[in-house]
Formats: sequence, C-alpha cells, structure tokens
Amino acid sequence: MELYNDKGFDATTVAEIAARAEVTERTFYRHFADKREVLFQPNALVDVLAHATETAADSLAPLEVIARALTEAAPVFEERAELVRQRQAVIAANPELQERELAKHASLVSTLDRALRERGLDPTTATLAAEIGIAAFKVAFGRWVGDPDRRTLVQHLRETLDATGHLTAPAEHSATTDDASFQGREDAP
Amino acid sequence: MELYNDKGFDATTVAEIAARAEVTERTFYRHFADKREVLFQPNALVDVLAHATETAADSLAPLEVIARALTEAAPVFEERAELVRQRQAVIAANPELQERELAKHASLVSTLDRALRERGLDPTTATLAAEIGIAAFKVAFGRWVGDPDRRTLVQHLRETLDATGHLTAPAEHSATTDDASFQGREDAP
DNA sequence: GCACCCATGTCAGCCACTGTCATCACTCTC
DNA sequence: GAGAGTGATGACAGTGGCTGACATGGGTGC
Repeated sequence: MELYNDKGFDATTVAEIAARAEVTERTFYRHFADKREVLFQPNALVDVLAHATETAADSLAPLEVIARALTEAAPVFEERAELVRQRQAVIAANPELQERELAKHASLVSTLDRALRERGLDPTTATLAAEIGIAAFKVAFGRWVGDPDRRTLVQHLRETLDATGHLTAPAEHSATTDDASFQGREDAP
Repeated sequence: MELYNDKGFDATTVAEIAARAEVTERTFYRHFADKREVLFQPNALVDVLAHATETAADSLAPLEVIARALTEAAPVFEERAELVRQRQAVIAANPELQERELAKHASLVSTLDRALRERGLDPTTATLAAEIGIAAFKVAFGRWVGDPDRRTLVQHLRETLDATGHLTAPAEHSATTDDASFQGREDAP
C-alpha cells in the first residue's frame, strides 16, 4: 500500500514489494495471483452476502432480500472507512485496477445470483436482481466514499435502493428533486 | 480469431498473431493496445447509445429512455450474430477477457450516465439508471446468445426490461412464473 | 530420531509490452 | 520534378510480470 501510494501502481515493481516485505519475488506470487490482487484480498463480503440471502424471509421481494444482505454487509466497510478510502484512491488512479475491481463486483453478482436461485427464483429474475442490487451498491458506495458529510453507508444504500423504484416514472429533472445537490462520483469506472 | 479459437487465448502469442497477419510484433502493438484488445475493437455501440439517449423525448421515464436506446443498438449485434457468438465463446473461455468485457460494459454505463445527466437527471438517478440499463442489457444479451429458439435480441431486451419493474414485488417462485423454463447463462461473468 | 509436509529460496526462462532509431512510401509544395 | 514533411512499418534491445522445477530448512506427528 505504501509503495503503491508513493510511486504509483505502475512504477512499483513486484521486486520492490517483495523486498519491502522481506521475501523473494517468487514467494510473493505464492500469496498473490498477480500484482493487482494485493488490493483485492479477503472478500469476507461474499460470505456475508451469501449467508444473508440464504436466511432472509421467504416472503420478501427479490430486491428487498438484496437490500437486507447489503445492509448486513455494510459494517465490513464502515469499520475500516479510512483504509477503504485510501485503497479506493489507488484504484481510481489506475485503469488496470479498475478492471480488477469490476471483476470483483461481477463475482458478487455471481454470488447473489446463485443465492437467489437457491431461493427458488427463476434464472432471469435472479440474475437481474443480482445485477441491479450490485449496481445500487456501487452507486451507494461511490456516494459514501465521496460524501463530505460522512453519512453512513447504510443510509446511502437505503436511499439508493429506494431510488431504483422511481426509475420507471417519467423524468424528474434536477431542479425538482431533493437530492440534486449531492455530488456523486463524477466519472463512473 | 482463428488462432484464439484453435489454440486458446493464452497459448496464442502475439508473435504468432503478428506473423499470421504478416506484420511485426511492434506493428501489432501500434494497432492494438494489448493482446486482448483485438476482440474489443470498434464499439459503434457507444455512439448509437449516446445519440439515441440525446434525441429521446423529454417526457420519458429514465429506464424507458434506455430501453429505446438499447433497442436502437440491437441491430449492431443481430446483423453479425454468428461472429458475435463465436467471439463470445472465446471470451467465455478466458477470465482475462471477461475482465476486459466488464470494462467495456462499464464504459457503456459511463456513456449512458453522461447522456442522462445531460438530459437534466440528477447524478444519482442517472448513474443508477445507466447501471441498471446495462445490467438488463447483459442479461438480455446472455439470453439471446444462448437462446436455442433464436428469438431476437430486441425481444429479449423488452422482456428483460419489463422484468426489472417486477423486482420490487414480493417473491414469485419458479413454479409460478411463465418463463421458468428459460435457460440463461449458467455462470454470470 | 525419522519421515513427512509445507513454506520459502534459487534459478532459468517465456513472453507481453515499450522506447528508440532507421527506413520507406506517399503527398504537398515551390 | 526535387526536396521536405508525414505517417506507417521494421529492427532491436530492454524491462518486468509471471511460471516451472528443484533444493532446502524448519516444524509436526509417530
């Protein structure tokens, strides 16, 4: 993390990382599939999401199931807000890393998709709900990371998920909405 | 394409591709940013989406704007269905390529997002609608590519987008839905 | 004490990708 | 029509990400 922050991701060689960690380069590659993977390690998130989706009540709408799962997972981020923001800055500075992050998000979609199918949803609905759930998470996460007011991730999640319901209504322009002043991520990945 | 199909993406070296094309390796890299980019070339899609979004009627709901844009873009794929399916098979066989495809989808989200903001939508709604629109596209595209009945992409799009509206309703299990028999992509990217 | 892992080190090598300079066709201009 | 740009390609050397194969040492169970 220090090296990536100091010199940038590209300019940091694996040899340097290995030296800093006092292991050989070969050993580095025994712990991390590649140079990027350092930033995408534990992913306790997957387990939380899968478990929360499995144990949700049967009667809930698909998106509500996801809403609860995401809410349960939020502490994973909120507990290490500073580290998360620092990591996000490194990723924002490098397209290769953004690509990898997309892949991680895709694996979350996959996890949710599988869990929803096991609840008995048909494949199309399950995949769609999973995709939309993670899409909402990305938006909420982006808002949270950049929120000058430091409101909680859970709040952002709730608002974002609520907003998904309004998307089929006729267009409301900025001037008429109550959150028009919010400044989200300017450039989506 | 031939080489990727015959030997697999990983086993194909840039030197081989260059030789087959009767240019030097260096020239290859003057045309393609990297080895993967060969499969992700023109992207006329971006222009179609942006243009369609700009010119859509003001009164439409955000998701309906996207629905029309995607419908206009569908011929880009349907006109070369065989090539598209072949390409998709190569991508399906390689995680690196799937990563790149995700990046391309993200750039579509970005395009839609920007276009929607220019229509006056607030950032959160715009990003959310863009993400969900592309999510629906991915699902519809997956269904289309794997559809044994060869129904059109436009039909799949329409159905998938319609389904997004039902996601906030309480769970309907497979047995009670009318498209439960559909076989989508088994493993989401 | 011995056998057995398992993590790490060592070494050699492939190949993706890049910087740099030379060459050569093509076009524009006087 | 000769000479000066211009842009695409070739030639070549080098960096660095990543891998396979084998050796070694330090713990653990018997």
